[in-house]
Order: sequence, then C-alpha cells, then structure tokens
Amino acid sequence: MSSKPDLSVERRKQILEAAESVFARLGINRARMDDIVAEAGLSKGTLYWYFKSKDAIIAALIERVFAGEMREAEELVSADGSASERLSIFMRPAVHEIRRFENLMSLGYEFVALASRRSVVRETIRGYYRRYHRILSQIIQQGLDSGEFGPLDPDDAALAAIGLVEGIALLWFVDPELVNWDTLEHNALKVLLDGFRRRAT
Amino acid sequence: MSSKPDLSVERRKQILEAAESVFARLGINRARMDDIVAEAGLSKGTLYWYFKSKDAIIAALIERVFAGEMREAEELVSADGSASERLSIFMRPAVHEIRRFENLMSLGYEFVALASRRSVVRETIRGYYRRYHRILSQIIQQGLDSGEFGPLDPDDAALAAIGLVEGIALLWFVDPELVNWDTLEHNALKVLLDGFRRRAT
Amino acid sequence: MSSKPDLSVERRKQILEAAESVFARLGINRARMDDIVAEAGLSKGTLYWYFKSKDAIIAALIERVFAGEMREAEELVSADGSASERLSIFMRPAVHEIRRFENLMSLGYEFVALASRRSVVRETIRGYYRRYHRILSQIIQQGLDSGEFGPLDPDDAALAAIGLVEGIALLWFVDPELVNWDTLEHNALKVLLDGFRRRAT
Amino acid sequence: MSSKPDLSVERRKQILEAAESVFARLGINRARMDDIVAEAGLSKGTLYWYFKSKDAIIAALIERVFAGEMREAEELVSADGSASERLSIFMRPAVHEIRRFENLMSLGYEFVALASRRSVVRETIRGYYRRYHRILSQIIQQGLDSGEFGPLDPDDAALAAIGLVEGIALLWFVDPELVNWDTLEHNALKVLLDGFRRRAT
DNA sequence: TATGAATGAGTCTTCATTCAT
DNA sequence: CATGAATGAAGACTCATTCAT
Repeated sequence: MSSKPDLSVERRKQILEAAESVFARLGINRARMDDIVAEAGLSKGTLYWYFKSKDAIIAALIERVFAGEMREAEELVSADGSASERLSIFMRPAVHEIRRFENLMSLGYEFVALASRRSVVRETIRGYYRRYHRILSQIIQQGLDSGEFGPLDPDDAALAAIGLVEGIALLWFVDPELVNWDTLEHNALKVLLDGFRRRAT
Repeated sequence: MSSKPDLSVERRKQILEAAESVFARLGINRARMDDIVAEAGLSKGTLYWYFKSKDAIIAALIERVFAGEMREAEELVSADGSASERLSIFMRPAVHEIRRFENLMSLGYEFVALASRRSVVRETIRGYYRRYHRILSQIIQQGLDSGEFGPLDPDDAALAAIGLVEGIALLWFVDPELVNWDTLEHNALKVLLDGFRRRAT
Repeated sequence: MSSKPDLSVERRKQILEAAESVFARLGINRARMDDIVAEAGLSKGTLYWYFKSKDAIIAALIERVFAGEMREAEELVSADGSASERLSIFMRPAVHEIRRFENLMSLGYEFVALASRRSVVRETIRGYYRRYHRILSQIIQQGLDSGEFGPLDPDDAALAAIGLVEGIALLWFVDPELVNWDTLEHNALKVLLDGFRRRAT
Repeated sequence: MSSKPDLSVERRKQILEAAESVFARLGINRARMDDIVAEAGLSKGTLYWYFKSKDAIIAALIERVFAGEMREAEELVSADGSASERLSIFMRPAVHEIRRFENLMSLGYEFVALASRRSVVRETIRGYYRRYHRILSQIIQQGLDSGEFGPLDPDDAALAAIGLVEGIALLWFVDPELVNWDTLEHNALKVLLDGFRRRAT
C-alpha cells in the first residue's frame, strides 16, 4: 500500500548481505568498509548512516548467521514420527543444506572465537545453541516417554546430538574429504541413534 | 660444542609463548606486535630477528595449538584393553585437560576460520585431524575384528567420535553451563559407544 | 500585507539562537550542523534554506555577539551627569550583565581568534570596538572640556577604559575567583577614573 | 658528553614549534596533522610516537604559550625602583615584545575559548594569571607600604593592571590602528598609575 | 645479536553539503 | 518551503615493518 515500505529495512539488509559476502570472502579483519560499500553499491556515508561502525555490522551479522532455520527445528517437536526419525531429520545436515552455508562457516568460527571476548556475541550464540538444545531435549524426552529410547539423560543426549553435528561440520569445513555425506547418515549419525535406543538386554 | 646450544630455540619459544598469551587474550587482530614484545620482555628488533612477520608467528603458533596430545592418542592404538575402553579414554577430555586449553580455544577457532583462506593453515589443521582420524579408525577396526563392535564403517565411526568431542568442546566454549563434565562420560559419550557395540538383535 | 509578515526573519532568528547555544556549549569546531538542527527543531534542509553554510551562520552570529548594548552606550554621550559618572556607568559591567553573556564569552574569544584569519570577522569586530571607542573618546573629551579631567589624550584614555573592561572580563572568564565584582567598582575601576581626574598639583 | 642528550626532548620541541607555527597560521581547526608533520620535517608516525594525539599537542602548546616571561616579572618584585616604576616596566608591553607574540595571540584566544570546556586548559591558564596577579599585588603592596600609593585594595588594583594590559593587547590584536604604542605608555598606562598614587587631598 | 626510533601506506570514521521527493 | 537520506572528500590515527647504531 505505502510506496515507502521502510526503505531503512531494505538498506540495512542490503548492507548486511554485502558485508556477509565480503566478510566470508576476506575474513572480518581483511574486509574493508570500502569493500562492503562497493559490494553493496552504496556510498560510504550511506553505510555509516545505517550502521554506526564496523563493529555494529559485525554484531548485526552474528544474529543473521546464528538465527536461521530455527523454525524448522522447532516444528520437529510437535511433528509426527518416532523420536529417532525426527532426530535423524535434525541431524541430517544434507549436503545441499550445509553447502548453502559453506561461505558462512568461516565467518561463524570467527564469531565463535569472538565469543570469549565480547559478551554480546557470546549471548547471541548462546541463545542460539540453547534453543537448539531445548528442542532436542524435548524430542529425546518424548523418545524416553514412549519407551523408544533406553535410559539416558535427555540433556546430555541432546548435547551429544548437537555436538556431533557441529563437530562433523567443523571437520568438514577443515577437511571435506574426511566427510562422506552419502554414507554419513547411515553410519556416523546412526550410531548415535543406536546408542539412544532401548536395548533388549 | 659451546655451552650455548641453541639460544635461538629458546628465544623462539619465548616469543611464541608470549604471542600465544596475547593472541588468546586479545584475538589475532587486536594483538599488536608491541603487545607480544612487551609480554616476551624483548625488543621489537629482536622479535623480528626470530620471526619475519606477524604471519610467521601465526603460522608457528598453529602448529603449537594443533599438535599436543597426539603421542598419547597414538599409544592407544597398541594399548591393552577393549576398543571401547580405549575410545572412552580418547573421548574423555577430562575437565583438567580441556581447562588447560581454555585460553587457547578462542585462538583455535580463529585458526579454523583462517583455514578457508590460507592453505598453510588449512594443511596444518588437516594434518592434525587426519592423524586423529586414522588412530580412531584403527581402534574401531580392532573392535570390529574382535567382534566387539557391530557392523559399521570404521571411517565414518571415527568421524563421529572426533566430531562428537570437537562439537562438545565448541559448545562448552560457547556456553559452559550446557556441558556437565561430571555426567558427560556416562551419558553423552556412552551413547556413542553403545551405538558402536554389537547388538544382540 | 499578508498576516505572514516575515516568517523568514523568524526562522533565521530561531536558527541563530540554536547555533549560538550549540556553539557556546561545544565550541565552533565540535558543533555539528546536526546539533544545530536538533536544537532548533528543524530539518537539515530547512536550515540550509536559510543559511548557505556553517560559515554563513558563524558570520551572522558574530554580529549577534558583537552588537548588543551599543545603543545604551551611545545614549551615554548625551546623557546628564559628569563624565566620570557616565564612564563609571559604562565600565560597570554589573554582575547580572556579564552573567547574561557568560555562555557567549567562549564563543566571543573564538571569534576574536578568527579575526586574524577572516577579514569579515575582523571587520565586524573592529566596527564594534571602534564605535565603543568613539563613544568613550567623546565622553572623555567632554570631561576635558569641562575641566573635570586632567591633561590626557582622549583616544588613549578611551583605549585604556575599554581595555580595562575587556581585560577584566577575560580574567573573570578564565578565573572567576580573581574578580570580586562587589568591590570592583570602588577599587579597580575607580583607580582609572582617579587617574583621569585633574589633580591639584 | 653523551652523544644522545635525550633526543626525545629535541624531537618534542621540534614538533611543538612546528605545531605552534601551523596552529598560528591556520587555526587549531584547520591545522592538519599532515601540516605539522610537513612543517617539522618528520613522518606522521614519528609525530605520533611523541604525541599521542592532536589534543596532546594542543595541551603541550598551551603550556608553551602561557609560560614565558614569568621570570622577568618575578624579578620585578625584588628589583630596585619605586613601585610605579616597576609597574610601569611590567605594563609596558613594548612593541617589540608584543610583536614577538603576534602570531601566537590568535592561538592564545583559541586556548582561552577552550578554557570553558577543558579543565586542563583552564587550570593551566589560571595558573599563569594567578602568578602574574600575585606578583603585581606584591609590588602594589610595597607601594602602599612606602606611602607611594593611596588607599586601595592591592588585589583589585593588580587585577586592574593585568586587565588593562590584556585588554589593550586584545584591542591591538583586533585593530592595531586603535593602539598607538608610542604614546601608550605616557597616556593610557599612565592614567592607571596616576590613579594608584596618593593624592594630596 | 640487540635495540627502539622512524616510517607511511592504509583504515575507520566524520560531517558539511546536496537534492529528489 | 520542508524533509532527511545520500554523498564522498577529508582527516585523525594505527601498526607492521625497517634499519642505523
């Protein structure tokens, strides 16, 4: 309806996308404000009109990087299927999914490194992982309730699940050849789920 | 011959320790050569006598950070005990162990982020994880041979094991409260080993 | 004709008052056009509609700062009373008078400093002091004519009178404790007038 | 004796002299660090090695500008001659004296303007004037003690003396034609001293 | 080997001014 | 007349690296 649907939101998005691209390509340090400006097709002044500083851009980007996909995961809690199946869906960071974030992973690790020095960064990332952890705990609890899973602490198990996925992602980032995505689900991830399952002792 | 066997080695170590401390505290970016110089109690010229550049220090540090413990792990391959027991030993990054590296973790993630842009960094870190992976694969293969483990791909299983440990370390780094080290071994890590074990179907 | 006689004059005044306040508070340098705009409650475009540039505002302000009171002083020339009395009135920058300009003094000294580099500023301030000087010279001449004052050069005496007032104002600005306004008139200023008076040698 | 008589002191002086010259020529605002660097014949890095910031240079300059000549004035307290004579010496800012500072006056007024916003500046300038004030008070007190001066408050009288000199300097700075240095001593300054003197009522 | 003053290209950031709406 | 987003030239300051002593 309105012909000016908050251009500000548009501009900020434009800048963040440019920054994300530049940061991913060059790293936060080597990325110059001029690079971002060029990538965004804006002037330096305009960039600073929307973001007070490079740090402000970094802060905003952290939320972008550590925010996506949460909705999908949250839907899993109330989705149909066995707990195993749903966990499997969560832990299956299918190739095409991960590839989507390939460029962002480097940036993500820079942010993680930053977490120990900047409380804002730390809290943002914490919030992200805590949400994830709660979701998985719930699903695992459902598996316990239904007798599908053997005796285990749902919080520790959820930790293992997220850890497994994050750890494999890290290894893949460092050395793609180490990770065979085709067999991963039926092997690496499966063993964890097998470990969850009730065992007919 | 002389009683000054290698002052050079001594000095380099002195510098790297100072750099490690400064990098861990400030991050690679914010760390100034002057900070390292001050921490090491040397002069700027002396530092540059031993290291050509800041990048040279970074490169040398990566080896320091991604090199420890390997010997211990390698001994596990030919050690006594069941495969499960030995894997358990590997995956038990006991509190005091991890805590030793607490300050270095931030630096480690900076290096990981760097891996996508600097091949030297990448290769160093890859070498580290490949050695680890091979060790675990061997142990798991031993477990397969002895019938202790059920049918699984030893490479993928080893990937899962390293991934789990690295992932939990990352989560702990970001949010220590998420990780309960006391119950971890009997819960999070155990589920993986349970998944490895042959199941009396 | 219209009931909107001169909104322009109104707006300019509004802007200059805002600028005066901001300049006095922050100094000409640190004062931003945005500060003035905010203080005036206008938009940037509007400000630039009325003043071509920051320099234009500065120029206009100089006149404001170096313009007040002149009428009062001019009336002294043709006022009743002895020359001494009238000079005394001029030189008595009563507390409440000076206090009124307290905030402006800093700005005034910035303008004075500017005088050596900008001829427009210089001429404005010169005009101000010349008018003052002429007025005092006239009054002193009247004192000479009436035999009230001893032999002296009216121009130099007027210079001394203005100098004394301006100098004390400067000292007060820098260090208020140095100036005791209560006794000032009966001491500091009186000695000058005493010096003017014919001495029964 | 030593071949390196604190080069640091030398360099700082070199920088301050360059800065003084540039500031006087362009004003503090328009003066660029690059101008100072060029004037001093140094590199930018070197300038910043000795002065942390432009403000640090300004602060150091204020002391330079408001520090000279004090010794001469202090000697007047214990010098020979009548109080009048000695005051006359103080107040005679002979042309060649003032001219020496002609270029600095603009800078001086910038500093005075700054005094209201920066306490360090304020205190430095205050210290300067207070020393002056004390010296003159003492001389005037000597004049009172010897019966040379009539009844007056020495503090207020000293204030008048300094004010007169500073005020005339300001007027001269703004409008040199207003001040006739040749007749000044025998006219403008003399009236003040006449005002001080005991009058045979 | 050791020192630390010197260098200057490179950065982030500011802010007076403009102009399409 | 009014608005405020957009511009980009300019400026203060940094810091890895060098080199004369």
